[in-house]
Amino acid sequence: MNSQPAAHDVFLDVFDNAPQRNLAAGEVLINAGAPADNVFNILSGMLMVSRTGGDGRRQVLSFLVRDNFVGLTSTDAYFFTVEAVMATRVACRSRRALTDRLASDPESERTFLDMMFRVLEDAFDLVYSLGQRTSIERLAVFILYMRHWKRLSGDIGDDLDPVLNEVQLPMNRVDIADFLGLKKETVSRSFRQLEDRGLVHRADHHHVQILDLMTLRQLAGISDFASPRHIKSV
Amino acid sequence: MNSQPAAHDVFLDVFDNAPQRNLAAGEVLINAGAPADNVFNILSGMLMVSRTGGDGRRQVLSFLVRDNFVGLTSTDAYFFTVEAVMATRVACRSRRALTDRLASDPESERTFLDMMFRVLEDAFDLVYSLGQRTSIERLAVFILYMRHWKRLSGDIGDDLDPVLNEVQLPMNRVDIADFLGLKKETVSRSFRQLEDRGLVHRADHHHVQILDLMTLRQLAGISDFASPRHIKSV
DNA sequence: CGGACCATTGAAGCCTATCAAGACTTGTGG
DNA sequence: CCACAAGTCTTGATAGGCTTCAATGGTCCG
Repeated sequence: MNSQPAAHDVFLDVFDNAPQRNLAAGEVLINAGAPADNVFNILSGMLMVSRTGGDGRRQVLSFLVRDNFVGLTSTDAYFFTVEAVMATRVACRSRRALTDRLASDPESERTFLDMMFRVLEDAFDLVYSLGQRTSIERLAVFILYMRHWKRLSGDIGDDLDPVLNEVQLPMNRVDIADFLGLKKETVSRSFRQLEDRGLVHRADHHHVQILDLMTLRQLAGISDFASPRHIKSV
Repeated sequence: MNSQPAAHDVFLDVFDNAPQRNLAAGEVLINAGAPADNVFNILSGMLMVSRTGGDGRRQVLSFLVRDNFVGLTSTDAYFFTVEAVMATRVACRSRRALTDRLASDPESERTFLDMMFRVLEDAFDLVYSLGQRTSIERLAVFILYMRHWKRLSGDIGDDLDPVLNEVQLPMNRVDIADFLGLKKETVSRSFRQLEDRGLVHRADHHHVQILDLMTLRQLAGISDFASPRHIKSV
């Protein structure tokens, strides 16, 4: 099974020859509330999309990697914050440039719509996790989620390729916790449980090795993520 | 402030003269896993979209009312179940009929895309609730959510119109619990807390009266829902 | 009027959060 | 290269919130 033809070509080429920007780890790309004038495409690195309540509680909505897309909203202001998890390079275009492109090219608009559906399905996956799964199950899903991305970004066809068992987690524990609706201490303890059960091994804070994929998937309650997804947006 | 021009006209007219179907309370419209051949538009009543895990845990993804839209996915099979919460009437069209319509009419496609963004933002609202809010806060948000819909469906301009304080909850406690990521007993107890604090009054199982809107909103952490939303889809 | 279903309430237990301390990693400067 | 300092992660003890289990009460419908 090989990866689907890159939807890349169909509308992401608005970003060809676009101005680029380099972000350092922790640097903010989009502030919630700012006018939604620009859209971005990730060339390398990782971005984190989050929403923070008036009292400071923060929910991470998604982590985005290469070829993913950020910035569109239905309103004129961003309702989320986007910051770099690690050193990241993005391409920048005005919102108008993208909407004009979509308006003038029906095929690209359809592709874009397809992408939106996959993003929505991802959001519902997260809803299911937060509403129904326990802390250790959420972490298992998260690790498999990261593994899945590695597979896509590396264009690795074989689902069981051993290199996929070396998973990188560039974000810190608080970021993971805020994504999974937990506290950092609970994330640590859940990692420990996964280790004690022999499912994973923590090489260091940012590298996890999957030791028992089958059981991990069983715990997560998923065989694998639905379909290859190269592109994502918020 | 009056309601925005009904997006209705722009693409929902695919459902004009479409065959209709009446659903009794509890009747299933879409089974998860079935081929995604049809799309539906709600004419009256209320539908509930949910996803159930292999072990039986169920997460309600959304409740849908009049003029909302159900059935599109990025894959060829529905990944959710849709059933009627109360007696409901829907209009039915083939998936093709809708996609053809969108393909042939750029304006309708753009409107559709806008709707998708609002749906996605709603999904992120739910993510925030499930990840960060306590049980009583989630219930407060939910009640305000239902109030908001009443306002939209009744085309009530004044945000403080007293009739809006009589909120109907057609679904049962388990449905609410599965939507909010709680158990039915916790929903009951949270209702009680809201009553004890003098924020709401339970007339019966399906009717709630808001007594202190300002404090309820403060508890929910929202002034109001972002923008008028007539249409929604899954 | 009786039965079934749904909702509420109570008591006890479990999971996650909170508070607090210690270990490790990373980066800096001597 | 080592020592130190800052930040992050982990671990432990305790507390709190939600769930589970169980029983009562209420409502709708036959």
